[in-house]
Order: sequence, then structure tokens, then C-alpha cells
Amino acid sequence: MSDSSTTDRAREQGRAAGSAAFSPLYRQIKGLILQGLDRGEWKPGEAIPSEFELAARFQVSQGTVRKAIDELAADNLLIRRQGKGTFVATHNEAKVRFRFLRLAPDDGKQAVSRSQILDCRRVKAPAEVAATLELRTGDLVVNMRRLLTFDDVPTILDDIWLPGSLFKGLTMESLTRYRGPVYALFETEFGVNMVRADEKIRAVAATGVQAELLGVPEGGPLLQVERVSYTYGDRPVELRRGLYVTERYHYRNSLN
Amino acid sequence: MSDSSTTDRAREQGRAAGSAAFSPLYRQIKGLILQGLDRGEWKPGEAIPSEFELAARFQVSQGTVRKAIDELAADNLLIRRQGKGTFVATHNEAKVRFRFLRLAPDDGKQAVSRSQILDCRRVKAPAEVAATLELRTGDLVVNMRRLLTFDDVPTILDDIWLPGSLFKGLTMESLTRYRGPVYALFETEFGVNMVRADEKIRAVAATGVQAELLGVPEGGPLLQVERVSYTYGDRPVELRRGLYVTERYHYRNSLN
DNA sequence: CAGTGGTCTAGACCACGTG
DNA sequence: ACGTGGTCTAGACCACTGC
Repeated sequence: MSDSSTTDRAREQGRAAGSAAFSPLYRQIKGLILQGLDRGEWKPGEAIPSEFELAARFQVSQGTVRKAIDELAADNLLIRRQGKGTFVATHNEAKVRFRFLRLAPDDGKQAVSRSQILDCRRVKAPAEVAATLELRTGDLVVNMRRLLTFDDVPTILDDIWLPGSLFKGLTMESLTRYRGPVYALFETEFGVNMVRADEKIRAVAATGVQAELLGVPEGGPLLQVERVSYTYGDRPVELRRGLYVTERYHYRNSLN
Repeated sequence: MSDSSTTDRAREQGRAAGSAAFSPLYRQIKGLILQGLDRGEWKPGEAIPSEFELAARFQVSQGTVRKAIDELAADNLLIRRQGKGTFVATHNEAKVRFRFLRLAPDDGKQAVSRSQILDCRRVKAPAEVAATLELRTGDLVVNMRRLLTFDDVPTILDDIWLPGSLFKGLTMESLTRYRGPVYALFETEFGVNMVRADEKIRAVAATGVQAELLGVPEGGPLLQVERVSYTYGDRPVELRRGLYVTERYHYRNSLN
């Protein structure tokens, strides 16, 4: 009796929380944790409550919470550390610096990187940018351009678009002052955590301006990487077009 | 008593099977299943034994087998189908045709693809090829080149190197006759299942020959994709250099 | 030592596919 | 009706971290 009644409670909850479509309990718990992350209940780098605490809060067993966290950890939203706890993923750690940078040197040696901000303006969103960022045409967006050099060799030219409403205080000055990855800045200063991104990659010929900035011949081949980045809940919060010089670097990828 | 004795047995097994480094039981089970796949005990497309059968065979609980299979399914080596069983991943299904082809049309419409074999010879492996395929320089390798067209537009020029010892009967004739992805052919005809691949991507300028074959201007930008494919146990079994025309197609990728 | 996540087990019931 | 994988629970013990 006690066995089946326990299961029944779980089942009932399962149906109650999901509206029409059935969703297993652990996935609903995953959604609840996700909401907490989105609300900023736990900031990047901080620990979330222990599995037992969460189990008590959500009225489910520890194993169910575990499975929910398993999926969030597989998605790289959370990081488990045995003996310490489970932490919100962050771009502020040396270990995960290259989570979103897939350009690697042909020889293994990691180079010294430097970032030069070329431009940072607030403008009305062009139609295409507005569409991908799910804004209205004419809404304000931040448009910044920068040049990344590795060992003083110009290698990446980035053109970045961000929703103006989310990045209120972002200026050329604050960008120039900041040391480290911009995603870390976005996270600590604006509370926007990049969690996932889709990229479309092409080979293109360098225009005159691009060639000059990157120190390559006009018309020479460049790798064009168009990225849309998402925060919690698959909300797009960045559009970025990068041009990579792939003479001594390559974009690495794994298929499985 | 009975509880702890059960656990002790599992523990002992855990230590017994792993030599020096400790490895959890489910990971050892994973290794055993992997060996079965490698030996060809179950062929691609076939079902492996049920979780209970495997549990009985390996003398562990069903839950432990489940966790082992979970990881193999996450690696795309196995595919679970509720109510039917767990199956060995294959390249012979329409659904997974594009597992290793990341080139997508800019408009959503999937094109009709055609493959033209340009060349297929057996040669002594150049040093570089031998190194990546873990062969000795001079060992025989199969070298084939082909042109893929989408809607009759030449789009991909592939140069492929395979270990001669594994692909004994592979000829221009058999390649030309075969309809469908080459990985499906490799799997059914030669028992070599591609399971994972690493790619290095660059933008390059088309040479005269390449430009002619692909119908693009000489010196124009092409996406160069250098791929090393692996079979079970991370053994490299293919080196491939592809050149993609990215006018109306792009290489898609997801970061997380 | 206490607290965290990690492993392993056992048993119940659900959802799906097939006969 | 039966067998498969999928979910959920409960409880034991292990491994790691930090006080």
C-alpha cells in the first residue's frame, strides 16, 4: 500500500504540473531549476542547494532531482563537483575560457590574445538583426566591432549585436577597460549568461576594409562564422559575425 | 546484512576488473558492451540483448546495465527504442543520414544529391596519411576522390584515404554502383562502423583544378574540412579532406 | 567528522510496441 | 498479454572536500 500510494502521488503531481502533454517528473523539476537560474536565484559560479534540499523543496525523491540535474549538467548549465556541490556554469573560469571559441592554433601552443575595441554604438536594429534577436525593427541595439590578435597577429574581426534593453550601461569605455572574455563581462555586469549558440560557417573573400584590418590580401579567403547565442529558455541575446584568418589557426569540431 | 553483502560483491567486482585505476562498475560494463560491438557480436541495425539479459550475463543489477547503456546511447553508439529494444547505431537509416554531413542549404529546402566517383586507387601511404591512420609509411591505403552535387550544382570535392587492410574489395566499380552514403557501404560491406570524427576547418583559395571541378573562379574562397573518423575504441579509420562551396550552403554547428 | 555528489541495488509501476 | 525500455522511489555504501 505505502509503495503504491507514494507512486500515485508522484504520478498525480506529474499530470497536475504539465498542462496537456505529459512530461516526466524529473523534467518538470528540471524546468523549475531552470526557472530559478533564469530568475537569478543562484548566480553563475555559485552553488545551488544540495540534492536533498531540492528534493525536500520540490517534494520528490533525491533520485529524481539527481536526474534533473544530470540533464542540466549535460547541457553545461550546471557543473557538479564531488564533495563540494553543484554550481552554476560561468564564463569566469580559466578552465572554460574556450567553451565558445573553437579556433585553435595548428601547432598546440596557445597564444597570448589581445582584444582591440574598434567601435561601440547604439543604433536602431536593422530588420535582419531585429528578427534574429526577436525584437521589433527600430528597437535599440548595441553594435560593437573588435579585433582579436594572437601573439600580435590580427586573427579575428567580430561584429556583434546585442539587445539595447539588456545592455544599458555598455560603452566603448567599459569594454576597453575590461580584461577577459566579453561573455564574462556580460554575465557579471549585465546578468546575461550565454548558455548555447548556433553557428553558420562559410568561406568568403576579404573586402578591402576587412583585409586591411586583418592584414591579409584583399579577396583572400576568410572563415565567416555567424553566431546566434542564447540564454536560459532559448532566448536569443546575441548576434555575432566573425571573420577568422585561418592561416595558422583552424576551427575545430567534433562529430558524433 | 543481505543489503551490505550485495553491495560488497559489486564493490569487489569493481576493484577486481579494473587493474590499477578504479573504475565504477557501470563503466566496466560499458567497456564489455563496447567489446561486443567491436567484435561484431551485434551488427549495426540489430538489437542488443535486453537490459535484464545483460544484467544476468554480467552479474550486475539492471540499473547498472542501464547506466552503461545510457552512456553508449549518449555517445550515439546505441539507440534506445521504447517498447522495442536497444539497437546498434547505423548509417543505413534515412533519419541519421546527416549525422556526419553538416553542410545545410541556406533556404531550408533539402536538395537532391548525386555522387560522382572521380578516382579510386591503392597506393603506398604518404607519411602524413600513415601517421594519422596509425599505419607505417608505405602501407597500402585506398585513395578515392569524388564530387558531390546538390540539385546538379557541384558543391563538395572529397579526397578520402582509407587503410588498405580494412577495405580489401573496394574499387571504383563497387563505389560507382553503390547508392547512398559511403559510410553505409563501409558498414555493410566491410564491417567498419564510423562512430566519431574530428574536423579541422579552414577557408582556402581554390586552385585551378579544384575551381574547374567545382565550377567556381580560381582563387575563390572554399571551405576546407579535414576529417579524421574513428571506429569503436577510438581507432582512426578514415582521413578525408573536403572542399565545400558555401555560396548557397553553410556548415552548421552548435556550441554548448 | 559531517556534508556533498557518485555508485549500486531492488522493486514498483508507466508507456510503448507487438502479437 | 507480454516484453521492452522509462520513471520513481528508498536505502545502502563509496569517494571527495573542508572544517
